[in-house]
Amino acid sequence: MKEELQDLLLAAVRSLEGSVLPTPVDPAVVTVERARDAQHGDFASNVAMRLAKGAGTNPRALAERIIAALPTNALITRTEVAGAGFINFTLARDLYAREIVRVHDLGDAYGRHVPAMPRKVLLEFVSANPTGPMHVGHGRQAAFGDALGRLLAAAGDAVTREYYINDAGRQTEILAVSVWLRYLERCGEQLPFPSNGYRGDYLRPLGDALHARAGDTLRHPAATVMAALPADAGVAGGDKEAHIDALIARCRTLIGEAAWQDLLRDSIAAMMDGIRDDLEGFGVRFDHWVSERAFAESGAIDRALGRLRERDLLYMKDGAEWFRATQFGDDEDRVVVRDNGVKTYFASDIAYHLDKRERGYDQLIDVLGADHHGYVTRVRGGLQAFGHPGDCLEAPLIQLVALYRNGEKVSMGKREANFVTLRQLREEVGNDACRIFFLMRSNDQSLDFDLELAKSKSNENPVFYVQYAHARVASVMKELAARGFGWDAARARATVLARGAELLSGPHAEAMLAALSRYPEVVRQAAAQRAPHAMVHYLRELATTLHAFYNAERVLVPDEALREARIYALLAVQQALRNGLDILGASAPESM
RNA sequence: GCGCCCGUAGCUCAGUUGGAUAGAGCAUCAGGCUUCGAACCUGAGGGUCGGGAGUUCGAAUCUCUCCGGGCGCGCCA
Repeated sequence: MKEELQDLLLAAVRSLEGSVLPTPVDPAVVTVERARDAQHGDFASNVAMRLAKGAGTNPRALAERIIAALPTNALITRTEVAGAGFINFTLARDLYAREIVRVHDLGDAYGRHVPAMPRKVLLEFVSANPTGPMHVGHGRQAAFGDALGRLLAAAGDAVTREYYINDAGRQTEILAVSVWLRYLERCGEQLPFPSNGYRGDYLRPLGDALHARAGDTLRHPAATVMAALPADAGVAGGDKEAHIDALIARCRTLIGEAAWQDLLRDSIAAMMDGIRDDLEGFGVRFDHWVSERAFAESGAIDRALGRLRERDLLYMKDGAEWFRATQFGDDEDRVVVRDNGVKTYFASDIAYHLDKRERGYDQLIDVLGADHHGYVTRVRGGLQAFGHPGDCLEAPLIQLVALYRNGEKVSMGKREANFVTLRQLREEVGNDACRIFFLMRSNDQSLDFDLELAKSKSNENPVFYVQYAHARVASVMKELAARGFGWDAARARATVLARGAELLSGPHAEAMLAALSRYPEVVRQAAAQRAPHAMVHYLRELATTLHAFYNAERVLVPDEALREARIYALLAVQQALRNGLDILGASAPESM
């Protein structure tokens, strides 16, 4: 609807080029917007104000010229110059009736855009380290990434979802040694748990499982394990990093390299199984699971570093090898190979993002926690070093989540024993409420998640409000059958095409249909802005118009044509609600 | 100190590439069920858009500056 009008306006402006308008006009300035106030018609354009100065005329006069130049059409019933030079458009009422028919004809595809050449987008999100269960912060990233993926796909992008498994760093060794310590406890050894280890109870079952599998073969006396280790934090002169590194080394020598590798692999696999279960239970799916370890073993990181060396973008200093990140806008150069010969995480990320581009993706999107914001510039710099445009990588940052129960903040901490996992949250409030609460705020707004509100049934809870609207329509259909009325969708379609504007008149019907017709625009806009929360807000508005209509007008009236038209309209709104809820990853129940 | 995010109604937040009288929910107040789901609806009150300056036909939106809050600044991942 909006695009058709925009095309007409562009044709009008084009026809004035060379006469009234001096230079070729950038099509991007020829836009229409939904009128905020019904008095201003359906759409408004500020194009005359934007072009007046260049044309050496005043906006209102130019607006008149543009209106006069509009091609003849069946869309616009009225135009008006208003205010400083706005052009207001009132559209034919039967356009809205036709839009309902479009909704029915397209069904689940309503609102989907299908470009000739879809952009290939690689969407990476969550990528939580396999060192523990997913917590609520990962949950927000999962909800956002998944909804963004669905949104971009609806807007016409070819989206691939990828999870990067950080299975190659020091944190995996800390995980493995933590499991081993739980195993030793299971064997009956008594020893202090390192402050830098993963202390959560979730590792106890792994220790138990290891004991069931290996018996006492990996057991060593606590005194042997702890002999001559550097002091842990909390002790005078203690250093938690030195302590845990020594503990890892001790474990490796005591149990042997083969057993150590098994322990590493099994621990990571167990954590990843848990994460996969969480994501699946949350309704979040990935196309690719990329192992950092496998990626490194393929030699890709070394190849990328080699290519940087050829371009003279690496140099040696203080025994380490540095990337000239400052050439690409970073504050300082960054180390890629440490003086001990170990490559940094940054080195693997350069190579990994380069690999993404070389796999043929046009746009790379990394959904990151807000604490990673300092990282984006340097990874982008890495891409630019290989000649890729800096803006091919974007990184929506997800701000923190704080849980509240009865007005009190619930404390969280990853390595503490009592943190709130995504699973616990989902089990308490349900997937739908969980997802929509994560999505209802802009991603760069920190989120206060009110557990009581998420479970409540009130207007303040958008989940119930929107789902109720959907269920209400289903309920009308049940009542329709119960009262012995027939229903023939094809006949309703014909009725609406012939008499829709007349039958669906009145402020509530018109408001509802106007809101409905915005759905395709919302999909496009929300996708362009990477803003799933815009869909949440829109669905609430659409539901409001449905509830208002329902309260104002009786649906199951004796007049057959009127009854059919109203039902047909409600079903169309229901379809849009369903499509929108699907983009958010929430269900659209028939009854509640 | 530097960087990023945030500051809008009593509370929680929307606000489109800069547009017309800044919106929604909650809370408060006043109404609406013998009839399709009242988990709903109708109406009212409530604002120095953190302060100041600038850009222009026009600023919550862009620029600068100050104030307040959060996060990040490693040869960790």
